[in-house]
Amino acid sequence: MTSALRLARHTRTPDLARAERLFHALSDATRLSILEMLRDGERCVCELQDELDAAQSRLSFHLRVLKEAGLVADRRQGRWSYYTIVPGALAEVHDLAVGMQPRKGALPVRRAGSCCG
Amino acid sequence: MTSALRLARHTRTPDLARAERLFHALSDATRLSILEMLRDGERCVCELQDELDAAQSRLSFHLRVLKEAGLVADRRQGRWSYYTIVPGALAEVHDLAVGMQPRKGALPVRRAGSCCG
DNA sequence: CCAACATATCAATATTTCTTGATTTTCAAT
DNA sequence: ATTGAAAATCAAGAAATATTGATATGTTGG
Repeated sequence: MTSALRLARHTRTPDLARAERLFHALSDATRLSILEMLRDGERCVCELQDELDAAQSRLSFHLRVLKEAGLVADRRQGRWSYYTIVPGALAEVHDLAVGMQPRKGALPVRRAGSCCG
Repeated sequence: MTSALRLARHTRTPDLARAERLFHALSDATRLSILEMLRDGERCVCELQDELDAAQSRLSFHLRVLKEAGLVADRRQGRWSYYTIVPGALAEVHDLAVGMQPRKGALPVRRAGSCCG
């Protein structure tokens, strides 16, 4: 299981972009609330609307952000769209957090001497 | 070890705000690059400046975002400011990701019947 | 076919975040 | 004291995101 940031060594920009997108999708209260609701299983937009008391187009907007980040998936059934969490995307977030920890052997504090020329 | 989102049950807004702030701080390429550099140990602003080829005030701005999110700490020594990763904050991110996974017992797919009245 | 509904999309505006260049502050060396 | 370096802060503009209301698309039931 290769850490997301190890892989980034070769293909730098793509992974940075992926991390940016995931974290951005998670950086909003409405979207976090949506995810929290989805933890109990799939929900249609109208249910989210009711419970979160948010305008329909607003939810649609946020659901799209989540979907484009791969954090949720949707399933259309009749007139309803059901959204669910994509657990793998959260696992990615998890791995990113782990992969950002200081490397083993990193000195916590700089020994003497200046840094700049 | 109580999950960040369990705690959110009582003190809802605070934790949501915390998660928002952490994720927002991580949702930018410059800031992710800074963190990547800091994985090897502490760095002063001028080193980051050189390596990331970013204007000084730009770095200062992003470092402040990271610092206010608690992701980095700084230490002033003479004219230099040294920044380091705060591992605990990354652990929080990690815990948040885990705490967002679907609950055990959540139905992946809705059984028959409509959702809305 | 028609009416009502669920959701997506769009256009306009508001809000937030980022960038840049200038100024300020602090410190060290002379 | 004076000078110069490192970094923070500030103000203004640019860019990205979010919100709102209106309209479009596809669906069901009559």
